[in-house]
Amino acid sequence: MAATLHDVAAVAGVSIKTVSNVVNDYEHIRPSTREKVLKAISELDYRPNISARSLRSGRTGVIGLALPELSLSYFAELADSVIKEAEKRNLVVLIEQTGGGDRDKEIKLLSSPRLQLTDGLIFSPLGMDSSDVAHLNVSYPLVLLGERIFGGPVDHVTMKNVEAAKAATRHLLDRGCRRIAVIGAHEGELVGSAALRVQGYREALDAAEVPFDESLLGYVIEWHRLDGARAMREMIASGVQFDAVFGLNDTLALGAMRVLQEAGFRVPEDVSVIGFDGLDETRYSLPTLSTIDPGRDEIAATAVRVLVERIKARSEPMKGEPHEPDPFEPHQYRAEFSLQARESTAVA
Amino acid sequence: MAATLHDVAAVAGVSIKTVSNVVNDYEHIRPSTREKVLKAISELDYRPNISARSLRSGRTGVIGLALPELSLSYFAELADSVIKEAEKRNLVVLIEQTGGGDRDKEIKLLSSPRLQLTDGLIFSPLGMDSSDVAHLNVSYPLVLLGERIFGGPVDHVTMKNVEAAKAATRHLLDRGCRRIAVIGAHEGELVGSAALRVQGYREALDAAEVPFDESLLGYVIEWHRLDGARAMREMIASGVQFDAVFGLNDTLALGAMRVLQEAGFRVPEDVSVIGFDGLDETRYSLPTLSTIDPGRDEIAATAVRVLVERIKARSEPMKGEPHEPDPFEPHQYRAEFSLQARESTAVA
DNA sequence: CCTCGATCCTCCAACGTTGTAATCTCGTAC
DNA sequence: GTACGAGATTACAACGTTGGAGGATCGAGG
Repeated sequence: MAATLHDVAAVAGVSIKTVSNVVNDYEHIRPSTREKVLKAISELDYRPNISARSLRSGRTGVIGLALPELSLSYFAELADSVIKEAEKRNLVVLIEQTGGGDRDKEIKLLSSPRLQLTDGLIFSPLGMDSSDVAHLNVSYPLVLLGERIFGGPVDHVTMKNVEAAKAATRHLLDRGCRRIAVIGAHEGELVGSAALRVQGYREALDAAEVPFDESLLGYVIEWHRLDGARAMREMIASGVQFDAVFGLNDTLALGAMRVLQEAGFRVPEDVSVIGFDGLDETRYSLPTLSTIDPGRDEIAATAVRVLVERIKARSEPMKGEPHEPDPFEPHQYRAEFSLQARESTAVA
Repeated sequence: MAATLHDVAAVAGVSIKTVSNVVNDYEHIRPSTREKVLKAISELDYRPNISARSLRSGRTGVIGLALPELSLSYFAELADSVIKEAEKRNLVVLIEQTGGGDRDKEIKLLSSPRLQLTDGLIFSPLGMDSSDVAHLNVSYPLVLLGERIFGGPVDHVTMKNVEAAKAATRHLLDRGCRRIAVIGAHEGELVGSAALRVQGYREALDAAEVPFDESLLGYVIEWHRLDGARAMREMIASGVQFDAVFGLNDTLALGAMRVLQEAGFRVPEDVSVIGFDGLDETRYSLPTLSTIDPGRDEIAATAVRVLVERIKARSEPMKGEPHEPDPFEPHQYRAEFSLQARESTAVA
């Protein structure tokens, strides 16, 4: 059905390899020949067969992106960024969902044959932790996102969680808040975004010499709006006094803000609220939600760039000293964050 | 590096084809042989090379999903559903973003070599219209989503736009509203979700013998929150009287609701608001937003099912009368919708 | 003991592409 | 007029898999 190199070669009156050379922009081709071939190509509407190319050359032009769930806005916006970035490099993105923190599913994915036709993987785990670091020793290029695993044997693109959470907390302190509730802590967690952001929160308190109060931590299991709402409700019911809420992500903050307003608190007059993630929708809530933009576009751009470098490095003949098995050590990249002050933390 | 059929065959002491047969569940294999082979497979950690398989057999196990943008919540949730559905059938999903209604990009995508390693495509256009129907004559299985093109030469999964919009409007009428503003109409549009939903709106008005007032239509270009906010602001500024707002999608409705509250209208006491799409976040806005769930999961499930049937049909030997070139005519499927009544349309 | 059919397995040839190495074709220099 | 070499093209062999056709094996029946 579809035209092949053979057909094009026959029409153009050259060898099949010459056509291949034209398609691949080989430099030593007589202009007249190139023209003939290009004409035949468009005439037959020839398109290279990617399976065959991939079989022969080992490259597919597809990168994998594994993330928990697209229905979580943060990951949807991240995927959007990654796809746009990949498109600039003429790569196509295959998305795998690992579910909301399903450790086994994440580990299984890393060795799934489903990744076969992928040149490399950008992986954002939510369930694995540093004890699973060995699973990251895979045979394909891998770039890690997120805060679950540090010091692994792979490149890692992450955000400045501690610093950013500290900045968010300081923002509230600057506005005179002294009893800052945290919504979204994970009970007993030592790694991961929640732990890091709580750490930044505590550092900011310490720096301002504001005492830390355990009862201001609202625990949740997942980071959905519902969880934020529930934690906020519990905290209100517990009778703890607070004058600000730091949602460890925007979704939690929006859920919490909803409950606050329902309970009669005015935002920001009675309680200031800040989130984290820089979601688009924080611009349109009532009131608009102050938040931390963790540098999502930069994260996506860096992840794709690094992955592409790794993919290139593995197929190119090793330049320079060949005794180094891998020319680059795994590297950690940290995107810049920025604080978006909006109505939810405005001073009256 | 990676083990091939050859390696496995050598270890198991059988021919390469026998290994292939085991992998593909061929029935006539002696249990002892199968066991030997399986042992060798797990010993060598063999995984089939999908490129080679695809080159030989023509199937890749990948389906494409082309949609405008993942940062639009509706499409993110749709993608989530499609991926989950595909996973049940052991298929992997490759996502292409065509941008918010970029007609040329959509047309270009349909013949992009990027789809080469895809067995078929689920396509949700936003810029093309019925005049582009010819472009849908592609050589691969294609399932169309959305409301832009009807009567095309391909299977089409859609929602009951008119009926659902009519139900939403009737819901408002039932609550005593008589001046129902519409946010999100597209100027001069004849096809597409906006037109259909406006049609449903008018039908409901007619049925209730409520006069239609052109000045109650709020026009927008895109369906982002910002557009909903802007259109609402314009309508308020214009001085038109209204007692309800029908956002043609949830995002518009949320943007509009934000502006209403800012302007001092109470929802639902002064103005009732309803949206369309059944987004997760409508459950958590303040007030919670009434909406239409257009049956997204059903749409995703149907689209994947139909696509898989088409893919199967094209490779299987034609059963029965072979004079029919295509055993099925293109079919249109319409998912059931449901109305979710929430606080934004509650009666005082 | 031979035949026959069912079951099990193997051989061979593709699928469409690209890397390597070899060949051909010039224009240029002597 | 011949030799040279760079530029331009080609032949051939893979890449790992599966379809098809044919070969081996085995038990049962004659």
